Amino acid sequence: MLPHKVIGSKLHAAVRAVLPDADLAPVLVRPCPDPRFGDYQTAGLMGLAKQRKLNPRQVATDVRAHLELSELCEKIEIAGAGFLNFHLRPEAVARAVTEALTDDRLFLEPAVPPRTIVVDFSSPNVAKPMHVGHIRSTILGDCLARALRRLGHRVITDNHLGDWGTQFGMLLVGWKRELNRVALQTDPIAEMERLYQKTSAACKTDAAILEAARQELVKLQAGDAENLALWREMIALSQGQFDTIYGRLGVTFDHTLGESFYNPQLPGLVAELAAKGIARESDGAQAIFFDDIPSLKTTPALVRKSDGGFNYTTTDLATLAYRMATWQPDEVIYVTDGRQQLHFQQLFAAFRKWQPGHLGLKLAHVWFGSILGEDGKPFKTRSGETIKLADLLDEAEERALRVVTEKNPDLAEAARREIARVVGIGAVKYADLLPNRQSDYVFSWDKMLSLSGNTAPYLQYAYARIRSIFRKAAESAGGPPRPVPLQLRTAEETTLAKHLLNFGIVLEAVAEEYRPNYLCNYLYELAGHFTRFYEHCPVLKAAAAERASRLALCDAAGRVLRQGLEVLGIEVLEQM
RNA sequence: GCGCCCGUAGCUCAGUUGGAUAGAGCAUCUGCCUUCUAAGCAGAGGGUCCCGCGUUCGAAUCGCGGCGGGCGUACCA
Repeated sequence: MLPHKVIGSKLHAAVRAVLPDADLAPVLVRPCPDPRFGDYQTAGLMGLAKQRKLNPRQVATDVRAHLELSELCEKIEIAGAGFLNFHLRPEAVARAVTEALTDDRLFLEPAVPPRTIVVDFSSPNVAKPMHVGHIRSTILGDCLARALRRLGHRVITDNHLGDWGTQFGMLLVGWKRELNRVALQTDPIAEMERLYQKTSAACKTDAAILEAARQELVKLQAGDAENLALWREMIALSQGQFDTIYGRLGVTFDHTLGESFYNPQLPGLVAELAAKGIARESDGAQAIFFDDIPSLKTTPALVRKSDGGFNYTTTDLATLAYRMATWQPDEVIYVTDGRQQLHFQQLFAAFRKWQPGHLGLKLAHVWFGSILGEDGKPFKTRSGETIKLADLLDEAEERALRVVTEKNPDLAEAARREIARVVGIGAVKYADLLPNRQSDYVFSWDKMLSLSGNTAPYLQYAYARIRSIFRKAAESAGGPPRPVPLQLRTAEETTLAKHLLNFGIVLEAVAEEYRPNYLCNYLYELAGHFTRFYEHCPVLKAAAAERASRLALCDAAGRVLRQGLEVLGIEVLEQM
């Protein structure tokens, strides 16, 4: 068991002995904010003392008297207003690292019990290019799914494509009147986008075109064979684009059930809501009112428009019901931008009214801020167009290739291109995951690709240096490294080893709060601790026992770096 | 009008149940490559955490009131 887990369980037992009726939930063991205080601390005893009007330092003293941790800790201090600070024995740290290397758990303990979690993210629109607006949902959602999986949960990812809606009326008009077959073969998305934009513009000035679009839409919705076939072709062409982009990003989905999948259920769903008195007629539409929820009182949700069409609340309700019936999840996570907060409040409230039985179900809207240009306005190209994701990834790789070529001109071109791919894509992802997700962030090519500071390449570089040591170790007379008990002789080794112990704590926090930036910062610190160790502690030139110990430490650091980056969806390289 | 979010170093941003002397990157300045990859390391300077009041042993964090900005607010998603 990991040291902080042992400390936690013994601490709880000690608190129970001192204050039998105390709530143990706030008595948490956390890494100390400053190593001078110790390795782990709890601030929770002060809260307990406060509730009971006891002297907090006295409570800490009493609790400490019930703690038997001499194997793990060299001392347990009472500090400040009533902190309990735990100082690990170096042997205990060394033992924990060695143990972590002998199995695959690697400083993690699997979640008990594992939960079933649906993650809904990315959700691009058919017949349109994926653009920067999709990047955060895609990268963040993929990362959260990876983190939850790594912790042992059963994760189901579902890409809720925008494959239905009024835009298809215009697309069908454009397709039938002006389709350029050659252009469609060369770049289907660009051609469909052109058709849409041209027809959309024409609709604004020409009532006949607008009417034509309306009629094509009605035909499609009525199941007209020709329009359905064209619509399916548009989806297939779009899916090709999605596959290409997801392939480049290393993002996968278990299911791709777009909005259209739920169409057949919508009329019955609205009828049921109306029959149960959950929805009622209002200005010709069917609306759900939330009179019992103060924050939603003035904002009803429409489930059917006055023209008979359905809204995304309707589709999302059907989608959620399907997910509950199909997978019985404990939790459903939606990763979208913050502007949809009201929608998800309404959706969750409406679903609880409609299907009140799912008591343990957790519904989470994991929202994120906007990507801004350097002028502080929504991120666009100079000419004011949205930036296509494919172009963005191309440019990232091109810029990375220039840097690789400059740093490492002797490598073969194929090798440089592969490094540039991993570095470029990694840089884009890391730039998106590093800021607090709720902040708007300013997109900067230079910063993202500067390849210095707190960036993906810094982490990848640290990993490549570790791998380089192992290549050299295999060549040298010492032979291949074997796991050995660690000897932590220097401050750099001890700091690095202690940092490794906290990988699981950080991953749990990422999953708990849906914040990958915690992991980014942890890995950045890890890379820093490793690099300082690397600068100060020779590995291959050390004497036999120390060499073996340091190799084992490198191995542990490398594995945590690789697995941590894997959770972020970022690849590593053997050589940079 | 109402609701949500934001305001922290010159710039861009972190800041885990309220917790100890508020951190990082960039930029600026000073050192370090005959030694496992210098895409690196060591060090320096830089703060009215928007303002005020309050709660608390303790507030960047919680409450109230301002100021400034972003977004949302019934038939788009």
